[in-house]
Amino acid sequence: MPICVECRMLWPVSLRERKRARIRQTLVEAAIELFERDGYDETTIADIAAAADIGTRTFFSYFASKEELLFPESDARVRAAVEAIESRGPDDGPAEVLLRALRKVGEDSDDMASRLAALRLRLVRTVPVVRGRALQIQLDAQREIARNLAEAFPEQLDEVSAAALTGAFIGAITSALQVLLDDTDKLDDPAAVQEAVRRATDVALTPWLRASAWTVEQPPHGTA
Amino acid sequence: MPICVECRMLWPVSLRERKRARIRQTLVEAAIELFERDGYDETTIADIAAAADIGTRTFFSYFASKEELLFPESDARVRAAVEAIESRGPDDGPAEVLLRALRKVGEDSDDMASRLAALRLRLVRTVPVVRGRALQIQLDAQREIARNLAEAFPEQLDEVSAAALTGAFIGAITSALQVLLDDTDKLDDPAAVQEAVRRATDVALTPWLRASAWTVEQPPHGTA
DNA sequence: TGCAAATCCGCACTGAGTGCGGTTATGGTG
DNA sequence: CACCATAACCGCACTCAGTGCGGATTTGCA
Repeated sequence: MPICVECRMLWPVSLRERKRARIRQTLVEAAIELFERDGYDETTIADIAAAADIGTRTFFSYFASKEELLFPESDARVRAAVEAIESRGPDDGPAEVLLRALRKVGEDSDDMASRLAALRLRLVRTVPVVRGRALQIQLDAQREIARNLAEAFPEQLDEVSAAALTGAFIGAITSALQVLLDDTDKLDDPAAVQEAVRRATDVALTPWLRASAWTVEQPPHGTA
Repeated sequence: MPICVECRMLWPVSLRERKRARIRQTLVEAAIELFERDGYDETTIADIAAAADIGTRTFFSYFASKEELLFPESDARVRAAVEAIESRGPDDGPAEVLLRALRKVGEDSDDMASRLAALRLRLVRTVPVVRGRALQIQLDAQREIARNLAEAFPEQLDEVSAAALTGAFIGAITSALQVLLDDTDKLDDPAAVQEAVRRATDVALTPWLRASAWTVEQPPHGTA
């Protein structure tokens, strides 16, 4: 085993692990700094490694590529979503649980995380390779969430319909969000982004909420 | 202008354009051959260029990267989808039009196209960079389709809800399809793939079809 | 026929990423 | 504390992707 791939210890105990986690963090922060100052393409891995005081070769034992630096906490977010699914209330349906899980994904843990999130939002729109990686990660997360959703509702959802439901939710939200964040360049205004996320979620969910309300009441109007 | 980026002439008229289209085609075929024989990662761009009798440098004036070879007709498919939207019947709603447009996207034009489609299906699952590119292309297509859908239904859909609707459809279908094609390795059986696409579409569409049936009749049951 | 533009492509370069192997640091054990 | 197995570090050399430059060649058109 050549160095733990993601260093996933919650509390790194040994000196080795603490040191490792610290260097990892330093790398991310150095990268953010350099990306913001010089631009993504203009920053080389050698630059980042030098800024974090490690050898260029060693960089690759922390992150497989430059993009990876932008998604250091991605699987922690997936884990949070999965936990949200597992801790569902007794009366919740699949749609409610899924929605709450997705809200978890968007939460930033600290200042550095939201600074990173803002930077990432810009880079996803401008750097193809970053966008590709983001989509990839989203798809993986989607799968994991769908799998757990199917487990949480064994009578109502099989694997396939859980995947379809999850794909529809996330697809609708991200797709709407993309349009909303395309209109103006409010990427630097966290409140505006937050508002766009809310609106995207609302728009995306309207048909589903109606569908889940079916057994309860007839909706008042019929336009889409 | 350094060579037309995608060589988008429908009928290349001049000798220059015909030659160009022919070389482009040759490159794709050579690449398919080599990918199937030696594997994707094992095939270098230099190999492909040599097999097509052009210089390595020249390759990059036909395709920006190795992945691009696997998606040579991607925007022709988008165009077909857009045309399907534009030629909608007078009684069709957004969901019906969108569905028919998406069916267009899956159609292969000739034998080489479906051979490529099969290869691509396998590579998308095994080579990260190919998957990333596929996702990227899908997202772009999604945008274009959503834009045209909004134009086709100006009273019923704004930009945002058109994007949400499109994202939900495509997200649900691809997500379900991914699970269906994951179970067994039926990737080499075109009929099985076709069947999986059909099932994925069915599963993904069930809630929407119910929703669009709203104004007409009450559905018989209420489970998801 | 001749000219302007498009194309081809060799060369040199940068940067990503990998394998190898020697060196150093760490954690656990006696 | 000494010792050792192992994990981590990282320099070196390498392959390959991708780009800019510039000269040679081909094509379209008048």
